[in-house]
Amino acid sequence: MSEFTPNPGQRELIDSTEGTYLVDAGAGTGKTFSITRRYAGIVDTEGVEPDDVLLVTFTNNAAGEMRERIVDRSGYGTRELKDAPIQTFHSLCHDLLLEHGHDAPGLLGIDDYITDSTRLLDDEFVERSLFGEFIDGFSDDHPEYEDIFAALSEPTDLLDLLNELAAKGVFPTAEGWYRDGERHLDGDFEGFREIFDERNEPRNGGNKQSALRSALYSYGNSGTYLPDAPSKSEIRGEGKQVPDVLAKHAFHEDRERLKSFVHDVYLGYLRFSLRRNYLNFGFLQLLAYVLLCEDHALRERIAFEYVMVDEFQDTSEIQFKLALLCAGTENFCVVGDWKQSIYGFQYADVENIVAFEDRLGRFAAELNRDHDRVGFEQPDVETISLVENYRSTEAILDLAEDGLVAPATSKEAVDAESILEDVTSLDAVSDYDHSRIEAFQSEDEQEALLSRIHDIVGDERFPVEDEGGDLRAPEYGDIAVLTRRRAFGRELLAAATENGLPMAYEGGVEIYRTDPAKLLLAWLRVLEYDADRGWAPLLERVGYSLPEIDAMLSSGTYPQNLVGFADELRDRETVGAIARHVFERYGYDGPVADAILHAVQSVHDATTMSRGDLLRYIERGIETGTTREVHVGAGTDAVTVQTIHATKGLEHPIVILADMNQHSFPPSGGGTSDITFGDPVGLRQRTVFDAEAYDRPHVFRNWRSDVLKRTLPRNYDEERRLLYVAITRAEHHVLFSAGETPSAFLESLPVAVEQIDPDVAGVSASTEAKPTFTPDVQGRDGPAAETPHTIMRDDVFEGVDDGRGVEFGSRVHEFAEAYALGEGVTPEGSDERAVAAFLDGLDGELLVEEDIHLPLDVDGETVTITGVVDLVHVTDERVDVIDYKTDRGRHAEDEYRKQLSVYHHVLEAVYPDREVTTSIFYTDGGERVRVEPLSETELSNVVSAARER
DNA sequence: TTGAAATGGTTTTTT
DNA sequence: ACCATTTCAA
Repeated sequence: MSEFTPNPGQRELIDSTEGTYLVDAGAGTGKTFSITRRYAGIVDTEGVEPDDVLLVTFTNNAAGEMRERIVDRSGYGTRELKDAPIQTFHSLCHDLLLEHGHDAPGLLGIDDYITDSTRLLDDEFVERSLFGEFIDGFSDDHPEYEDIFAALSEPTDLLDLLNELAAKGVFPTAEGWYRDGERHLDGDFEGFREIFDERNEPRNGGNKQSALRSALYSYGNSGTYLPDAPSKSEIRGEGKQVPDVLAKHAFHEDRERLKSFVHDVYLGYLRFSLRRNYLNFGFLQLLAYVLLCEDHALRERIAFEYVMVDEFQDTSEIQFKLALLCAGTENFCVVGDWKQSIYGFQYADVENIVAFEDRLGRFAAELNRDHDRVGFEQPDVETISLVENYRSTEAILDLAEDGLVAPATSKEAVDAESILEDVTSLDAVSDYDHSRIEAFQSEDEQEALLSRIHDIVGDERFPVEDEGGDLRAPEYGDIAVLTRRRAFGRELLAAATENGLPMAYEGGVEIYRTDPAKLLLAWLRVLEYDADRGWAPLLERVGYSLPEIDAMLSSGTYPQNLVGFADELRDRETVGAIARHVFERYGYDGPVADAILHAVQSVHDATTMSRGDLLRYIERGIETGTTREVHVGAGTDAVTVQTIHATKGLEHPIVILADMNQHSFPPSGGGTSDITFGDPVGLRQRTVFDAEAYDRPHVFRNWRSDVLKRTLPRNYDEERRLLYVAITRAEHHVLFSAGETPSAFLESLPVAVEQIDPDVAGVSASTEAKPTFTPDVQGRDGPAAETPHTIMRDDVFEGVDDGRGVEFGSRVHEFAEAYALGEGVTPEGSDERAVAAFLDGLDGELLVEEDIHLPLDVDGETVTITGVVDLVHVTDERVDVIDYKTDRGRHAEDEYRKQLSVYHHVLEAVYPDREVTTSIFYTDGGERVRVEPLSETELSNVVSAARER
């Protein structure tokens, strides 16, 4: 191992202490080892103290680890290094402000101070509600901005905008903008022009219209512009290109009012947070930056002789500049790997490392413009590359490079050559040549994945290394499943648990959608409103039958022990105490309950929320799926499931990159906020409010923003880097897994995709003896009403229109389920009201979403077909399947008929004495088509045919 | 090759 | 609501 003898690259980094260095330290090249050695070497030099050396890391954990390893290597002990500046940017800023920055707000013209009691607000959700409080007050105090607020769908999104501005070094002052901040807001027309021209080049040698013209085909499709907006034909012009003047017309726009709005919100929020005695992470850096810029004496006092920044690819623009302000000499060394820059959404700017030399000179010159602030101007930059990889085999390293140039869509043209030009290829130190690189695909990806893991464990063909360096067959603990999205990992964990496969997940959990949260919500409702919605689930939990519950709800008399418990709760002063008491009663003491307690208490402490506000906060948490970090303890020998982001820096003998599906890696689409900021177009408003247009007030889209957005091509570079990071985690083997539609990434990698047992039409390997239908969650009784046919009745259709047809979209579908389950959702909009009214009108029982199994004789063999029922309505006489479908057209019909038939035969078997109605409608070319179930024989034939394929 | 409509999704996480 | 990509038809 490299742990003891540095290789030549590492040696160079360790020894090159004087001067400016850019260190290209790829995955697994022993970076931490080298940095700690270098640091040790510097502080062991005569005349240099730890206080002279700034070592910046990305996380506190990393700082701790560095410190420990330095203690091992240098002449300094733990105690002597305790206060050494080995820390993150945030903690550096925090220390600076608390020690020297009490007057820092004044430097921006803000009449407030940082005090010893100013706390760092590190909880995103708490901050969001505080920001909401600020925005409410701000909009009341600024009626002149009413029109801008009217055009914002979610005013608290402005917080994201402010954070982005802060990360890019754009700050407000009492008078205007700090230093050259305003230039950023105005954007850079020349830069834009270049992108525009490139996007507007005709393709295929002039035969085909430009990408820009094609993209503008949908101009105006999803909204209305003010009457003075150019028409689509004016925008697109004739021929292969969009008119040249469009660049100018779209870019130039009077944005003074928007800028002053953002300025006032920004400054107002800074004042608000100082008044409330807190700073967020962004403001911490902002004020420290201003302090270092303006307080020349302080800056010169703290100036470090040596500055080292680790994980430089993860730094933001403001952090680069902060590092410069801390540098007293040109001994400035940054270490990182641009190929592993995957934190763009956290404002990491990969250009910091890719264009290091250029930015270094530019930023230093800008800072030195009116005063000597940075200890150098344009130093020679030496590049040191660490090329020996101690983790992976050559085959894996090669594969990772393929990932770096993989097209993200089937059409994307990747300039592989120019990307690879910047790649320093790594050399595998390992002599092993046994790597298995495989891919598999199945309609039931989770099932295939679990069975593949099951097979790999103990399989000698997947050798891994034990501690003594010998090869052995893999165990569960050698395998890591990496995913792009948390949700997939969580679902996989659930499936693994069900199948008894040991797996551990660490990451975000939607805490408000868990049982403890729902129970707490029910009790809060009882306390706050004495509502049926609160009592019903509590009574059900105790075990009362639906008719009994009904009787209690209508009479308003409840069991004495519950009423008594409600009184006990009422005596508790804080919501935290209430929650604790509820969880104690029900024996919830796991990590999820802890996370809820912590979340509830912190929001309550930090804001002026009442108990009722908090109740609504939890309701909103359910709706939006708010997640919190929850540690789900791992067994000793378990498969690890993580997101790729969470796994950065780690390594695993076997990596399975799962959920390699078109829709999740890379994800498509994504929301945009109403006010945006970005290079090179600056600050833009996407929607505008006009009180005069037509005859009533209305929100319009800003046509210029639409054109600008379509001009800027979507960039998938960071997604490719994510792929790179995932692959380079692997030591010995890499597998990919996909569901029905594999990602273009997977298609382009040099791996054959194996089809795993086509589990077509939900045919599972298991065989069940009887038709089963096992709803485990029951809905509630509603008032008696006419017995409905199905929810697809005409009168319900009337009110239901999601804009894409007359049937329910997925959102209405979700709402219906949540509503039927009594999850406390309130119907909003005509669709949801129609569904709610419909469900309210049902008598009998409502059963919600569960698996359904139908054993069927196919080719002389009994196979079980599974389906998922959405809502089933059961009365004494009849059973209706209530189903929602949004798909239309030819393809839909077969699929529907198949599913429908499963419901039909199962329900007939389960309810032999009742009439079963299962019919689904879909719309084809405006015609409503009714689908009837197949007979068992027909169904059997369909399944047989599907299996053959 | 283009226009038009259909389709199916809706991240990631540290300070 | 929004959006990128795919699919279909001309």
